[in-house]
Amino acid sequence: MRKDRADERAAALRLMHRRSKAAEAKPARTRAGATPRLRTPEARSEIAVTTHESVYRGLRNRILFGGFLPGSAVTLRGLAEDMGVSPMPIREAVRRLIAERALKMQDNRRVLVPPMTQETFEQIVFARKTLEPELAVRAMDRIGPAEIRRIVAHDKAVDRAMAMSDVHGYMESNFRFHFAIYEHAGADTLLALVESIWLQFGPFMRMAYNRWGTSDLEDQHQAAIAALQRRDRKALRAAIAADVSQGMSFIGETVLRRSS
Amino acid sequence: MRKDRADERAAALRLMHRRSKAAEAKPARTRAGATPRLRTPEARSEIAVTTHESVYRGLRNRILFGGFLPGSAVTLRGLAEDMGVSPMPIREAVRRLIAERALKMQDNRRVLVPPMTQETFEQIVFARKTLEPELAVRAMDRIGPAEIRRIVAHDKAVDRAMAMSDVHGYMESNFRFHFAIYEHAGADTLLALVESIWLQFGPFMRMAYNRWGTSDLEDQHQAAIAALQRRDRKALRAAIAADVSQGMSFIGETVLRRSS
DNA sequence: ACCTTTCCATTGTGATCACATTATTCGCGC
DNA sequence: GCGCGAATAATGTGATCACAATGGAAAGGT
Repeated sequence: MRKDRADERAAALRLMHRRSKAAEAKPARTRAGATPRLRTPEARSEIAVTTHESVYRGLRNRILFGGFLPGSAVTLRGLAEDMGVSPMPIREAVRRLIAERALKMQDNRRVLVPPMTQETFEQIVFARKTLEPELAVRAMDRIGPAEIRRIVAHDKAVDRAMAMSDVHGYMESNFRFHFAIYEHAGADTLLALVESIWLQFGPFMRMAYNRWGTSDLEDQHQAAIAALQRRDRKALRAAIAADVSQGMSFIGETVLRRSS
Repeated sequence: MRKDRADERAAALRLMHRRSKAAEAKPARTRAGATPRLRTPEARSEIAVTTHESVYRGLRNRILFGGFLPGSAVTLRGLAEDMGVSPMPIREAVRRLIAERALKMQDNRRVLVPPMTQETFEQIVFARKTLEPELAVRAMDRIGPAEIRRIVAHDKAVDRAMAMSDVHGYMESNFRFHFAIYEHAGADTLLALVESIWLQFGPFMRMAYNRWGTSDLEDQHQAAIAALQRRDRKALRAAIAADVSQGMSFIGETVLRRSS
């Protein structure tokens, strides 16, 4: 009941790291320290990223697209083994995600994916309905045909994933659809708030879709796309608000138990 | 032009730390590792905090109450010396503050207090006017006479600080006044968003008040207190919105140059 | 004087170890 | 079998070292 985690995961990970201190006399070791400039074999060539950064992105996506169950525990050393890096960059990535409220550290100092409560969920809905239509409207003026084409592509990917009941694919494409719009608002400060919000309901969203599948979700994205093309502010605002409302009430009703 | 920082500060810091490896044979050293459970002399007694946590709070307050200039650089080792701790907990605190957008890491990997731009400022105003009245209204039902008394006390402290042109005191009391209201909303998720926002304009706010003093600021807090006592939602919402509007437009007009 | 080049100090990052604390497991008595 | 205590494993935290990259100053050439 404890070993399973270590066992089944140990097999799947890239094992380019050496944990045991056995191999001590190795002469030509990279010899620790500094940034080895990307560890994944498929060298991303140009842009140099810190290990911490790529770990952060990995965890972030996993949270955002439902790779973690709400309430599940997370340990520094465990993640380090899973991702084939030392605990150090994990610490920084986790600290960062805790600050963004994607993870939570309890008084035990144990880290976990925060479980959802009715109150938190309600606040998330409020924040989304307040901020996201605003971001969309601000983005409208800076969205041309090229951007619309990309947005539509994400929406198509959403439909495809829904048809295949691919929950992860749905969540990823849905995220990309929304943020392909928002990112053009030129409003980094507001965007950061919304990203933090999405990180908080990602794992929870996955629970809902796991339970019911994604197929009976109406696609509210069409209205938003049409509004973008018509440059109709009011309609865009309404479309985004409706999408948020519908999606969130579906999730909320599916997973949250009556508790009042 | 470089030494001054180290020099004048080195004098003022608690020097309970030993940097040089000279004193090596010291026998009864605390011997590194783990959490020494609070280092400040004035032992906060009970609750055990990590070093990282107290460092975080220190930096946070310094940012929030205008202890840093926008655009000023910050280094891990420098802060470590200033605060008399090893670079390690600084790293975590800084990483956390970067995630909260209180600090910024540029591509250089240099850390600085982010300078303000017109665009960012406008977004901050929007977020404040959207979120803070909401928080206040949500808090109203849970605020009784005892809480009001504390809120009034903070407001009195604001007046006192203004009378004395004590900028830091004004900023601290003003912060405490607002959050003494908001914290009763029972809306941690929204509260976190607002806290991040305040962290972002703290240093900038200080610039404005440094330049003009605080005395010609009308006190909009009275209306909010009155609304709380009357339990008048609409009035409270309006009062908070007015306070934000007035304060922020004063700051904005004082510091931001016309650039369009 | 001014621009380039070389050198050195400084900075953030990662690895590794030590430690206190907390969780889990094991063994003993009943 | 079942609770309860001791022993053991696991976890986050802090310190320290090593390293690559960057910045800035000194040195050199024109």
